[in-house]
Amino acid sequence: MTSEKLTTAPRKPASRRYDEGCAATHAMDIIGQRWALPVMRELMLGPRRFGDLKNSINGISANLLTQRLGSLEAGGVLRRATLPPPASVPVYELTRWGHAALPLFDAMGQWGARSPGHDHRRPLSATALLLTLRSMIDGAAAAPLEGTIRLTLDGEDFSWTKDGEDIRLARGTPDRWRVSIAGAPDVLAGWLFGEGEEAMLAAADQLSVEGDLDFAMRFADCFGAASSDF
Amino acid sequence: MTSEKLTTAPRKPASRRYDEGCAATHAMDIIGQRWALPVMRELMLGPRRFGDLKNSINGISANLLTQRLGSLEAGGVLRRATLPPPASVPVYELTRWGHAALPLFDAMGQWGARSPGHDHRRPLSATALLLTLRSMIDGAAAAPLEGTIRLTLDGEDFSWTKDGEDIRLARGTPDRWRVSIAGAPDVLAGWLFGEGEEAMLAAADQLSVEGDLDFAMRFADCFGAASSDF
DNA sequence: CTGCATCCGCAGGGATACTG
DNA sequence: CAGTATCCCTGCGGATGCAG
Repeated sequence: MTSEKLTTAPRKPASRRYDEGCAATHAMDIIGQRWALPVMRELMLGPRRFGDLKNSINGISANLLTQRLGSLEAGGVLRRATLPPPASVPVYELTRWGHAALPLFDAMGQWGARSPGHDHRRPLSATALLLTLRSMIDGAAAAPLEGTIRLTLDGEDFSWTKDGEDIRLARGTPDRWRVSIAGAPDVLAGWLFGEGEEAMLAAADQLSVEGDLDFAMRFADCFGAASSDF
Repeated sequence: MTSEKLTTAPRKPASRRYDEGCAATHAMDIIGQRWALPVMRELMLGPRRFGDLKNSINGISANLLTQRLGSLEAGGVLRRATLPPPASVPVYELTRWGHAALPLFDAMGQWGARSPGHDHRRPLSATALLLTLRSMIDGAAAAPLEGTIRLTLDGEDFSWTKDGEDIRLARGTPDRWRVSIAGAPDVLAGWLFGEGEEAMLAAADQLSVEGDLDFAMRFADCFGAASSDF
C-alpha cells in the first residue's frame, strides 16, 4: 500500500496574485507587491541608485529591495541603466509605462489623504511629500499660484512648478523661483497640514523660507483646508 | 542570569503596512490587503450579500472574506447594513469614502490595461468587466456613443449609460436602451478586446445582441484599439 | 444561509551577516 | 557601494467544523 499522505491532497500552487481579466486587479498584482509602490514613487522624479533608494524607503532591507527591483524589471515597470560618463554608476529608472503610473499616484493620494485613518504627521521621504502635495492640490482653488517654488528637502533641491492645470515636479535647482522653502519633509508637512495655529507656528520655526512670503502663505492655505474633507 | 534567549532579541511587531505620511502608500495600506480590492470592486455598484460576494470573487474563502470585510469596516471603507423590509437581509455597502475610490479604479484600470503582462482573456466577474470597460473608454474617441446599453452578464442585468464625459453603471434593468447584449463576462471581453477576426466572430456566436446592432459595433470598436497602446 | 473558529502547510517577508 | 545568503517568523490559503 504505502499510502502516501491521506491528509495532504495534491495542492495547487496557490499564487498570491489575482490573475484576473480585470485591469484594476492586474494593476494590483504589480503595485501591490510589498515595497513596489514606494520603489516606484522614489523613481517618479528620475533615476536613482540602489543605496539612495534604500535610504529613502523607510524600513526596507537590501534583499527585499533587490527582489522587488527584479520583479518590477521583469514586469516592465523599470529597468537598470548606467549613467553616462563620467558618472558611470548603475541606476534604476522607470520605463515609459512605469512613468504612466503618475495618475495612479494622484488618484491614490487623493483617496488616501481623505482616509479617516490617515495621519499626515508620520515621517515621509522628500519624493513622498512632493507627490502627496501634487495629488492634494489639483482641482483645488489654487488658481493664483502659478509659478515655481524651490524646495530643499533633506538637503536636496527640487522644483515645484504650477503651470495651468499642471503640476510639474523635478529634482534639481530651478533657474528662477518665487519662493524657496527648506526643511525636513515631515516638518514641511506639519506646517502645510497642521491643524491649529500653534502646530503651524512650531513647524514654521524649523523651516527656512525666502522670497515671496505671501505666496508661500497662500500655497500653504491650499492644503490646510483640503486635509479634512470626509 | 536566566538568559532568556540570546538569539531572539525583542522583536518588533513588524507590521506589514507602510505607515507613512505619504498619502499614496497609506491608500495601499488599505486596498493592498489581500482581497480588499476585489471586495471593494464588487460593492462599487451597490450593496451585496456575503454569499454573492464570495461567489463573484474567484478564489476567496469564507474566512478570508470575513477577515477582509472586518478590516475594511474598521478602516471606514464599508459598513454592514440590513436591507429594508420585506427583504431584511444583511448586506455590505460602501461608505461615502469607500465610493470615493471609483476614480482609483479608473486610474488602476487604465494603467493595468496597458501592462505588457495583462491578459484580458482571463475570467472576470460582471462588475470587474464593467469597471474595466469604464476605465478604458474614457478619453477615447467615443463621442458618438451617447445613450444606454443593457448588459446581461451571468444572468444579471446592468445598465451602462454614457452621458457626456460620464459613464454611469448600475445594477438592474434600464427603462430604455439602444442595444441589449447578453452573455458571460469573459465572452463579452473576448469580443470587445479580441485581436483577429476569428476570435471576435467566435465570441460573437456566444453572445446575444438585440437592438441597434450598428451601435453595438461602434461600441466594440472603442476597445479593440485601446487595448494595445504601449 | 451567514458567518466565525481552528488547525496546518507553505511562501513571502524581515533582520542580520556576509561577499565582490 | 551593491547586492547575496541565511534563518526565523508571520500571514495567507485551504479544509473543516460549528453556531445562529
